[in-house]
Amino acid sequence: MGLIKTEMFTDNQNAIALIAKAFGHPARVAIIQHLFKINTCVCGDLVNEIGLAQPTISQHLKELKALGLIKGTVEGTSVCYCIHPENWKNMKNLINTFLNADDKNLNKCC
Amino acid sequence: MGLIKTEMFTDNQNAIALIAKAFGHPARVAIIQHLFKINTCVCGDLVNEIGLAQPTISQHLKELKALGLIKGTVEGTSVCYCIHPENWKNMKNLINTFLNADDKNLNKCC
DNA sequence: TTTATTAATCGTAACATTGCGATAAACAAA
DNA sequence: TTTGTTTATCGCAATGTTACGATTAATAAA
Repeated sequence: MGLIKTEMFTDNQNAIALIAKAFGHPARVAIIQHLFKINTCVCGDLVNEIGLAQPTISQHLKELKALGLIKGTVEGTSVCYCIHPENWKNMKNLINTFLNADDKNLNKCC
Repeated sequence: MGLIKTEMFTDNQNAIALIAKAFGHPARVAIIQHLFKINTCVCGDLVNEIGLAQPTISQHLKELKALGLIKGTVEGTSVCYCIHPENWKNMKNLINTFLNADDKNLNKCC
């Protein structure tokens, strides 16, 4: 086997899992954190910033882009990446709703 | 290759990635959601609730337990699972800090 | 003790992810 | 056009994940 049975779960559950998976690798966490720190677009220097090879970084960027969390604009020979504001906000809502489903009754437990 | 280069990243980045990975599968999302919905412990019926085989559910529970997000107490022949309140709160703080690193300057972008 | 019930573990096949060298593609500058 | 610079894609080896049948372990009930 080894393949996730997506059809058994709700769209909500699958969506949350997809987002979480994107954050499930420290390199992608580092990329996002750097994009926030730099405060504007990053043109190129992500490979120097994070210690992985250029094809590896490119692959991680591709995944984040495919999910819509970041966007890249071509700027000459280099590409500028930054957070996609609206999509990031929507993603945050989705995750927050999931994480805060408790609040009232977290201690009614064994 | 195929192995994550954990030593290249900060403890914070690795911790976030580990948590995210736990939520990176719809079955584990479903388990957590069901634990919240039921509002108390779940004794046994997780296998019926979610459509996967018993060993598969057991494996997912083990992962969530290893991270400290849930706890299980033996109750006769069955085991009762519920969210681990303190650890869940700490986890939420970690994730929220990561997700809200923006807020001011999300639109200063290309 | 024997039998049932429930959950964990083992073993393994199918599939996915990670990382990077090699290469290609796209563009700017000379 | 040629050369340099930067990013994307290909291909593949190493490792990780997922799912489940078979089995074991633990406890309860008969």
